[in-house]
Amino acid sequence: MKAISKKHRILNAATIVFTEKGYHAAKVSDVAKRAGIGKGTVYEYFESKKEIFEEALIAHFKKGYEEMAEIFNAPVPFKEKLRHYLAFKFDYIASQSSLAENFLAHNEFISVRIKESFITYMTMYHKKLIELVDQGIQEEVLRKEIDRELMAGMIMGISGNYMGAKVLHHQNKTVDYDGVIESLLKGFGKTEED
Amino acid sequence: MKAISKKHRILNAATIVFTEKGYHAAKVSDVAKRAGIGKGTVYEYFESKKEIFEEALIAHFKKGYEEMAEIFNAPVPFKEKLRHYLAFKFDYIASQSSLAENFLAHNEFISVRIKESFITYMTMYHKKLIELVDQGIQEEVLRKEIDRELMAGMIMGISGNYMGAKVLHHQNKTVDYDGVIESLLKGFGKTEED
Amino acid sequence: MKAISKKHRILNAATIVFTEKGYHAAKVSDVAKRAGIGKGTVYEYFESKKEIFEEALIAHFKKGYEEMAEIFNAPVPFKEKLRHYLAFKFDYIASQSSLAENFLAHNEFISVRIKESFITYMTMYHKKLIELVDQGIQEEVLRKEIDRELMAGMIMGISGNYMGAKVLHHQNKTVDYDGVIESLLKGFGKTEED
Amino acid sequence: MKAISKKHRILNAATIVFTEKGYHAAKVSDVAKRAGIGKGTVYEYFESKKEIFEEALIAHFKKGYEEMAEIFNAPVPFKEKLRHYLAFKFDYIASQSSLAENFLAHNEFISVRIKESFITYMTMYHKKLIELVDQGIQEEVLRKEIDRELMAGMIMGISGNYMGAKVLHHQNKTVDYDGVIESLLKGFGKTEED
DNA sequence: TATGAATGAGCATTCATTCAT
DNA sequence: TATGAATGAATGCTCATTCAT
Repeated sequence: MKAISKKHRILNAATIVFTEKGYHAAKVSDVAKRAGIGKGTVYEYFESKKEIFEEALIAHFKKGYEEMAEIFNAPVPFKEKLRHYLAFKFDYIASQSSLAENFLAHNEFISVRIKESFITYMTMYHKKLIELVDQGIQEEVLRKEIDRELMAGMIMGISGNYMGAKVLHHQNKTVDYDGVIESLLKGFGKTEED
Repeated sequence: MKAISKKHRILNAATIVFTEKGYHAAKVSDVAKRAGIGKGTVYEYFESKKEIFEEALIAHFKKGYEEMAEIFNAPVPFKEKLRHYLAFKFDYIASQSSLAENFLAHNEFISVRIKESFITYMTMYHKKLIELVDQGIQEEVLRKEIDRELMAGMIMGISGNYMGAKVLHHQNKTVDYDGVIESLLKGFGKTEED
Repeated sequence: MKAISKKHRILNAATIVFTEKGYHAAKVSDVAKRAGIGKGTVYEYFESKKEIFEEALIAHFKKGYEEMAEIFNAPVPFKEKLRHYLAFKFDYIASQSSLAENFLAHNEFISVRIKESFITYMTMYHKKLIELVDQGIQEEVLRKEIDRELMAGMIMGISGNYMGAKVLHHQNKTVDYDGVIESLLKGFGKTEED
Repeated sequence: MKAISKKHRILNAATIVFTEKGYHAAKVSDVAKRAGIGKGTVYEYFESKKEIFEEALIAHFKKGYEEMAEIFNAPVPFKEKLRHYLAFKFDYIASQSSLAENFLAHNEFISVRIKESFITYMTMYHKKLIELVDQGIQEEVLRKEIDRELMAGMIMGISGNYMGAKVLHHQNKTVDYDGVIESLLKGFGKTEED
């Protein structure tokens, strides 16, 4: 338990430091200092700086997924669940997306193992979204003939709109989650009765 | 004009090299070699590596914006224009988003001037999307009472879904642009007549 | 006796490890592992890595000298004794000279105490060779007017020809000890009767 | 010519520093300082510290061989040539053998290319010694039925007696070259006429 | 006495930047 | 204006040594 706790401390420190500075600008000694240990100690628990980064990434994916899964697994009606999810995702992106951005920016350098882990979590995440859509169909909020994959993709896209989020966030706008949900359900198009 | 052309050559080379390797892994000498000039010459046109990166970023934003603007400015009906845009954006993300990812990953390190430039382009881009929505309303394809900002945000989100794009791209899936457009117009929700 | 035995175990382990890897490449933890004890325990018996090396060297000198002395002290005629010695020395060099080479290579770094020890053993060794020559004279195999020092030096040189030994060893040549002895006795020169 | 001269300067500096301190204790910055250049400049001419060491070794072998070859190639009678050689070799060992000792001590770490170079020079050197013996036979100073290889090996051994040399050198003894030669020719053994 | 987790001094190497030509 | 040889600051990693248990 001692070792586990120290490894965790390093990983937590690494997540902070990498998020603040990015991979290259972050020094191993920064991570050590933040973890409150000596530089050499870091190397008792990790082989290399790269390994620290990769394990921090995996932990980050895992944590993000688990938090999301908690929302998805709650016994809550479709619309409310969708609103919870959008709110969570938006906050998540606005506040702590840097580590994942680092992952994307250092694409070529990341090991296959980590990429596979990333794909796995993304796939699980995508499956949860499909389940959400299915719940909507079951609850008869969504039409049953819709393209479930497409809707899942659109939800993912909207909720992951971090370019927009960053721009809007700067302007301290709040997001109208109910508006988003209504638009998703009703669409923006003019119908015959309009 | 000689100097301008050489500066451009350096910037083009830099865009390629930074996109391929990321900021830190890219060496100034790589950029010089790619531009077909001597390493020292680069410093006749730029103060530092960082400045090259930042100017390459601005040029990249500008080019991306201009290509997009061309689509938006074309005398084409709303739906077709939206389809053109989605196709363009999806390709763009799938193929050449690395430089922008680098920008995001090195957030803390980027100068204010560049951030402002980024915001400016994002704002112009957002305005173009609002114009697109307005066109849709004018053409009576969209309902006039919709939240224009919200729809613009949703289009931006869907089209910028690069997490999804990357995952899907690996699986070589094609995107059903018409399905996306129809869903945006009609929504996924069950109506009374259904 | 417990402590003595443990110190010996460390020294034996050190001799093996230093011989295999050389001083710098050998880690104290390697020595400890080889001795079957904990890393910290090594420091209960030795002040520093350097001290381990030096004591291992002295033990090595001592052991080498004692093995040689055994040959010299045996009640055996001159020629046979010389042959035994040459065979022993050649094997010794071919197989386990690395530690001594390390000693020579790290000349500046070795403490005076060890150098003096080395000189002492070399002097005792030289004395044994002089005694061997004297035995040869006594047995009337060697002429009594010869330069005893010179002959001792030549025997030492021939038997210590490890450059040659290494090169030849690679080619798996065997050494003609009797030929060497005969040549030492008779010389290579043409005499009037030839 | 500029580059060659600088590479040479580095190699000369390296030879001195490695000889004085041994491979591991010698810092690249020591070599640079000795060569009167910046640390980074060393890496313009060499890939790594190891490469510097290896090239310095090869140059050392080459120089040693060439100096020896000059003696062997001189138009001088056998005995005189042998005396020149012994004097040269003894001095060489007494004064500047450390680099070669380093080579032997770091045996496992040295690249195959260098080992092959070493073997090549040793073989050439051995051949020169055989030629010397042949010259002695031709001049009828040596008997023609002697084992040429054996005599070459003995000369190499005697002249390379650096253990003895070091010990003696400390005691500032001079070597009786003529005595060595006479002993080699006449032997130490008692003949019937004695 | 025995241990091994923790430590940080120390060094090889890289690469942005300078400047003499 | 163009160059690339020269530079040294910066950092990942190793391992001898310490010390709390």
